[in-house]
Amino acid sequence: MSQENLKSILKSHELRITDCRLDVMQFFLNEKGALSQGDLENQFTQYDRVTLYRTLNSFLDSGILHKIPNETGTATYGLCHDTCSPDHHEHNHIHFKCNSCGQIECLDEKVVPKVTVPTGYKIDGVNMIVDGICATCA
Amino acid sequence: MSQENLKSILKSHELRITDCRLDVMQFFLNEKGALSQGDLENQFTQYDRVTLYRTLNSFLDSGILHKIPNETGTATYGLCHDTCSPDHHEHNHIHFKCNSCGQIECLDEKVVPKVTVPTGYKIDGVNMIVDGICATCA
DNA sequence: TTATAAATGCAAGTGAGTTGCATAAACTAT
DNA sequence: ATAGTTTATGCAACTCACTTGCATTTATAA
Ligand SMILES: [Mn+2]
Ligand SMILES: [Mn+2]
Ligand SMILES: [Zn+2]
Ligand SMILES: [Zn+2]
Repeated sequence: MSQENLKSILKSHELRITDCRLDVMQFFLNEKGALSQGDLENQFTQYDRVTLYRTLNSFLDSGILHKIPNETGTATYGLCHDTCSPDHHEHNHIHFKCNSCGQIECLDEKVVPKVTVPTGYKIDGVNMIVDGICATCA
Repeated sequence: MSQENLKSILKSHELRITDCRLDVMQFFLNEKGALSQGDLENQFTQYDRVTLYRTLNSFLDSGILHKIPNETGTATYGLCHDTCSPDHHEHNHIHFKCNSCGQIECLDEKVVPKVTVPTGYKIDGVNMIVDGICATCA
C-alpha cells in the first residue's frame, strides 16, 4: 500500500502520522496472519518496545486493530475491517490457530454462527478460536 | 461433596491425595464460575503459590480441569465433564465472560455450533467465548 | 515560525508463569 | 505397623509480557 494511503488511514482515525505507526501498519497489511508484540519487536529493532506497545494500543483504541484471545497468554492482533470504529467493533469472523506453526489468522470470510445464552444474559460480542492444522502445514 | 468423593476423584485420575488438591477441587465444585491462579492464591493463603500452580497443572494434565482462553491474558480454569480424560478432552460448550463482574463461566448446556474452515485446513478444537452481561449483573 | 499537544525512549516496576532443589509427605511393599 | 520409594511441597530465583512515569523530541495547528 502506498505511503499516502497509509497516512490517510491514520488521519481518518485521528492519529498523528509517525514513522513507527506507518511501519507497523504496513507490516500488518503485508502479513496475512495476526501479529504479537514480540513479532513487532523482532521486525522493528529501531523502535523501543514501549513505543511498539503504545502503537498497538493506539491502534486498538482507534479501531484499526482487534485483539485475538488465545490460550498461550501472549496477545495477538489482527486488522479490523473498514466497518470498525472506536465506538463499535465488528469482529464476527472466526480466528484460526495452527498447532504446528503457531500462526493465528483471521478467517474473514468465515462468519461466527449465531448463539444463544441463558435467560437474563446479554451478549455484547463473540469470539471464536478454532485450532488445528493450517493449509501450509498440512 | 464429601471428602470421600473428592478422594475417589483424585484416585481415579491417578493423583495422590493431598490437602491442597482436596481443597482446590472442593473450591472448584463450590464455585459456579471459572477460577484463576490468583483466585486460588487469595482463597488459600496457607499454600505456596507454586503449589497452587502445580495443582492446577496436574488437574489440567489429568483431565479434571480445562483452560479457558480470554483476552486479558490471565488464564482461567473450569471443571471438565466426566467425559474428559488425559487423552481426550471434550469441551464443546460455550464460555461466557461478564463485562461487569468479570466472571467467566462454563455454559455447559450451550453447545458450540459446528463451523467450517477453508479447504486444506484441519480442525482439532473450537473455543467460543461470549462476552456481555450475566444474569446477576443485569 | 512559534506554540501546543502528542509521541518517543529510557528506566523501572508489576504480575503471571516457570524451574531447581532440598525437605516433607504420600504411597507401596514388606 | 515399618521401612523404602516415589511424589508433592515450599522457598528462592528466574523469565517474560505487559505497564507506568518522566524528560525529551516530534507532529500538528495557529
Ligand atoms: Mn480477526
Ligand atoms: Mn468450560
Ligand atoms: Zn500452520
Ligand atoms: Zn456479571
